Amino acid sequence: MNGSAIKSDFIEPSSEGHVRRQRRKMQRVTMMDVAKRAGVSSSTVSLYLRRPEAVSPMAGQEIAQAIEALGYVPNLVAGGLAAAGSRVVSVIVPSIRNAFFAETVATLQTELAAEGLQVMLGHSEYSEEDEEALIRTALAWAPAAIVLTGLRHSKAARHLLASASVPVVEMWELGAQAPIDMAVGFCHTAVGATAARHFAQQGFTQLAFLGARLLQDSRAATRAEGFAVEALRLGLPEPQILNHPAPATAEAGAQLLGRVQASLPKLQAVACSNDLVALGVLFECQRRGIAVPGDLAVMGFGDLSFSSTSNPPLTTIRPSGDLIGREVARLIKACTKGNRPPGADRIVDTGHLLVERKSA
Amino acid sequence: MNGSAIKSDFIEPSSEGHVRRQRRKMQRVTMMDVAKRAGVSSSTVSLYLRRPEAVSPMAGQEIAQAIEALGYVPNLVAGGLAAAGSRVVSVIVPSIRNAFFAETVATLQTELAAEGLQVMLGHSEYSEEDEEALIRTALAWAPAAIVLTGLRHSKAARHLLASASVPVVEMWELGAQAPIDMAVGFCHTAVGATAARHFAQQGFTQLAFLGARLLQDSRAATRAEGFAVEALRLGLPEPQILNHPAPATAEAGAQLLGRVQASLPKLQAVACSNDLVALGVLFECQRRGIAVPGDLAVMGFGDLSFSSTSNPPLTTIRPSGDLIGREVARLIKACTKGNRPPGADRIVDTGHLLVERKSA
DNA sequence: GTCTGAAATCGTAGCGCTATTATTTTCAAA
DNA sequence: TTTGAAAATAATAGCGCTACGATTTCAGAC
Repeated sequence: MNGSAIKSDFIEPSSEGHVRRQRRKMQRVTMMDVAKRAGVSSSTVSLYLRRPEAVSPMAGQEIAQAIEALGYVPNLVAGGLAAAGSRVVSVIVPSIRNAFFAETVATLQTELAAEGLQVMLGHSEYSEEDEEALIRTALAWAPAAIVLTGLRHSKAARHLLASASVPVVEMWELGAQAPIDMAVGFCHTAVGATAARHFAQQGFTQLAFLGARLLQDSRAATRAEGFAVEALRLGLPEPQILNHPAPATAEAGAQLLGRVQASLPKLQAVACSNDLVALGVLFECQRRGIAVPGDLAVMGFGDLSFSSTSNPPLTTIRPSGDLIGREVARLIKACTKGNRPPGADRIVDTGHLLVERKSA
Repeated sequence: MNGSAIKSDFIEPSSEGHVRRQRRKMQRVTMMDVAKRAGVSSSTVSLYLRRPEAVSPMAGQEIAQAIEALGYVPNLVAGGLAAAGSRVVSVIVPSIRNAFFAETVATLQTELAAEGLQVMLGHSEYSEEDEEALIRTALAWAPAAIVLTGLRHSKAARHLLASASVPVVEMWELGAQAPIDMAVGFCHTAVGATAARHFAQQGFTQLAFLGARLLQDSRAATRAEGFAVEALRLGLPEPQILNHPAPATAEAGAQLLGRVQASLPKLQAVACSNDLVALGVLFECQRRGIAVPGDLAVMGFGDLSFSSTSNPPLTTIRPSGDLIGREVARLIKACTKGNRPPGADRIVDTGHLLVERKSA
């Protein structure tokens, strides 16, 4: 069309025939726009955003006004690239449907948000393979830290994490295995043992452990094992461990009680892998006219919100999911501020607490 | 200092005295490293990663091998900047501790992960102000979409969202108000009405609604209102609405039953804002020797996992949190693929379902 | 007046990748 | 062979920001 007409005032120096590239740019307001309007350079705007006290009050005010007027929202993607690291914390849990992890994630998110850190969430559905894929994606965001659940991960995942120099926190489990980097949690074997001892102290000898998804949920399996081992150590007959293949729900608990009643008529006490399972047991006992704790003592794990109100109120073990969240946040905040905790402080044992109520 | 001494073999064209800047670069493996090792240009690697079928099988194999050997993880931050948009979906819920939202977020996350989209999570704790701050941060990530809970947001938030050209999905609520962009959910007024009609059909006249945090949780408040309005419309006496200031738990339900029993001795039926509250009511009824549904009919909301197993099994209304998650994901996927649904399809009503069991 | 140092501000070079255009290679048809 | 189009690959210019060093400003000391 206008092949011959060339805009006269446009001289292209050292031209090699390059055409001005037309790139679909974001139509968003940039830092440069703010700078222009405030009558300063973009460096000053950037500085103001990161350390307002380093900019003169007058310039600061101009900039603040420009930001407000233009509705400027900084582009953290660009910032992350320039600063070689984003303000994202990747959190990978087995399932957010699980009230334990929901509690931890909620606390963690609140704590981290105060420091300007974002939580990116992933759930592995108890699959090591899925977890590895999630870790890979997480790493692609150059996160400030990665939070994983438990100490068991695929070999490739460990390798990936080790070679990336990112703070890693493993939570909700402490044990024989050394963490990749840092860990916040408690020993599940000890939890099982606490339950066993509590039953033993009350003179019960016929025990069972009712679990759900024990094959997938290695932490629940560890509690079951700790329970059985401690019972044996105390000279009791070996407790039977029952497993329900579906997720830990009240429904699973009710069914498990049915099964255990059929196979062990002399049963005196059951430890459950989860308060929801224990709740199901309580319901089923009511239906069958089994008195709790008279005929059967029932113990849960988790101290969920309903456990203090049930009939009878549930004796359970509290893992303090919120405390774990808080401690994980503390470690991450220390790392992002440059003072990585020394050796021993990189492992935090949040312990567990036996909450004695009426069911056992 | 070194004004006169110039390194002889270094000729700086059009020098203005610039010194070579030393910048702490990320020590991570870049696409360039992969390209070098595979003997191709970085463009080809980029192309291979996005459209493998566009590069020759031989080159593809070389690249794949190099990626494997070097343990290359693409930098999505850089990619997001270059492509002017990240593969992040920001999801903001009032509380992840709430089983409803946990269910939705979990489903959403699974669905979106299949498309290579990441979920970034935020929770507003039922505060419009916090939500606004979260939206601001979310926008800073140039997200592929933003998911909010409910239709009520601060004015500034609406403005922010409207001026950013990002797909926005509001979920868990449908009503008179038009959504900002898209919406997936159901009408809470209708839920309340369904509960009222169910009670009316059974001949109950003395009704009450037991809610928690009604001042913060506008959706629960809407259900309560819908319940009361429908009861009046059916010619029943106005139901009393009781509110508990703490979060919706079984404990709150138990306390509310105490209060309502004291003030309304002739009470026949209660609708609860949440299954957990209803569970607490059930527990308290057992303790007080109130037969359910004989002396008092109890209805919940949510159809949580324990509701089918309780004593008696809980009659409740199922909102289908997973369906909401699935539909939200569908809308977002359509948007990222460039085919934004037309007008009417941008609002999806997932409805609600009365689940009749034994408690009412 | 000049000098000095601290405070404030600015200019520039990337961060690692993608989009776009440019170039080379391939290969069937002429 | 030559040729032309299609396929494959390469070169280049940013994306919007931050880090770093350079430059300017402005008191107070001499």
